[in-house]
Amino acid sequence: MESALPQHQQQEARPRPMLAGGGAAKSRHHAYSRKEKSLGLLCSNFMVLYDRDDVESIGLDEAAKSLGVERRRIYDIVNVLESVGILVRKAKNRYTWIGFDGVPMALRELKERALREKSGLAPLQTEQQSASTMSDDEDDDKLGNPDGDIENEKLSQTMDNPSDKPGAPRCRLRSGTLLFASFLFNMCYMCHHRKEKSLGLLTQNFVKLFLTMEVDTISLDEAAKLLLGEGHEETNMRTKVRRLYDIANVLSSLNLIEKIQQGDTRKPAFRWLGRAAKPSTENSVTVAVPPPGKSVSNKRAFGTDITNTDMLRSNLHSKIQKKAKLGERGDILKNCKVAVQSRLGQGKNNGFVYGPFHPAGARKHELDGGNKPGQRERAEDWESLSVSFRPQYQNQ
DNA sequence: CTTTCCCGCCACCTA
DNA sequence: TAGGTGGCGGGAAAG
Repeated sequence: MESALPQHQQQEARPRPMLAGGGAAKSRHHAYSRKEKSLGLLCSNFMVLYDRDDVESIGLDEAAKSLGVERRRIYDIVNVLESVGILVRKAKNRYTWIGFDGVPMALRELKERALREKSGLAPLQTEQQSASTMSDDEDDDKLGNPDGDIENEKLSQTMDNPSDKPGAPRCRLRSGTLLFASFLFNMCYMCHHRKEKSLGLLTQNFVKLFLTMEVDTISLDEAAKLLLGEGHEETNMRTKVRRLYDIANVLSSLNLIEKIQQGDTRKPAFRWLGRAAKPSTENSVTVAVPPPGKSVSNKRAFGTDITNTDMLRSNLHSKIQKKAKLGERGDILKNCKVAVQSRLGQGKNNGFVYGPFHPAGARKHELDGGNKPGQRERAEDWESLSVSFRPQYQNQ
């Protein structure tokens, strides 16, 4: 009955007032504001706190405490950061800091994997398009697993597709006991890997969309559809979209994507900001292909002038290698990918209007002192982010 | 009203 | 089993 506290209990045991809106805290009696608690802002603060050369390992508890948030939120941030190569899980409660230097490589890998999945791979289930059943199963590649190939395969067929009653949680595998059992079996068996089931995986798949589509703009709505499959319950979609919002917010704060308004219609969408992932040699961080003519100005590239931390770079490789094993696949992605193209193709035609979006709330920005709309508004790289921000939590 | 998305319960996983 | 993780969706702020 007591059921926990109501939604927003302003402050309760907050040790520190966290930094509220980088400089926009002019109001004295600030009522509760979601912006100050956004994942985007939190992510920015996180980066400011840890993006320095002497950081090597991060403890979730310290992070939570320093940032003045509950652990739960740190998991959210960390999961997407890991998906983009900024962090690597080292142990329980512990992450190894890689930094932005790890991003290019991570993206390259994601792209390669995405392309591979897209082209190769058998088309799993026949054409039963309707519900494509979730995906969480993942047979996990893990290449090289000798005995691993049990007969699992896609437990896709599970629930048929229904058109009967809405409300049943479809997508959940649970019809054939045998199937279910074998699924669990090899799930536990050959999956020593991370349990990332969603946020992390979703992030990767979301990013893959950008890396493989020719267009670099997509709305969360479309993304959800693509990543989920065609027909879905309203509920699933809604949940997926919620997650995508979370992801998009942190990705935005990293400047990997940007929110924009789709052309004539005011439909919000996200645009990929870093054309990357070209297979170059090791050292150079990828980068940046000039935008095709259609895109507008502001675009940046990483790698161009990222801080070159050599020291880090050295270890970086070994660290990254360790984590290089991630293995998952988003088969759905390849199926749907095609769909999106057509959809997107017709959806938007010419220029979009990008508007300022500060997902991170008060990201920071004033730094460049007066960015005019229509011109290069965004700074160029993440670096600016750290420079401009001034963490207030000096909890060292 | 719709869109965005924070909060935190509690199932699940691991040590 | 305890504690770390993190799906998931209610429901409120923001638009």
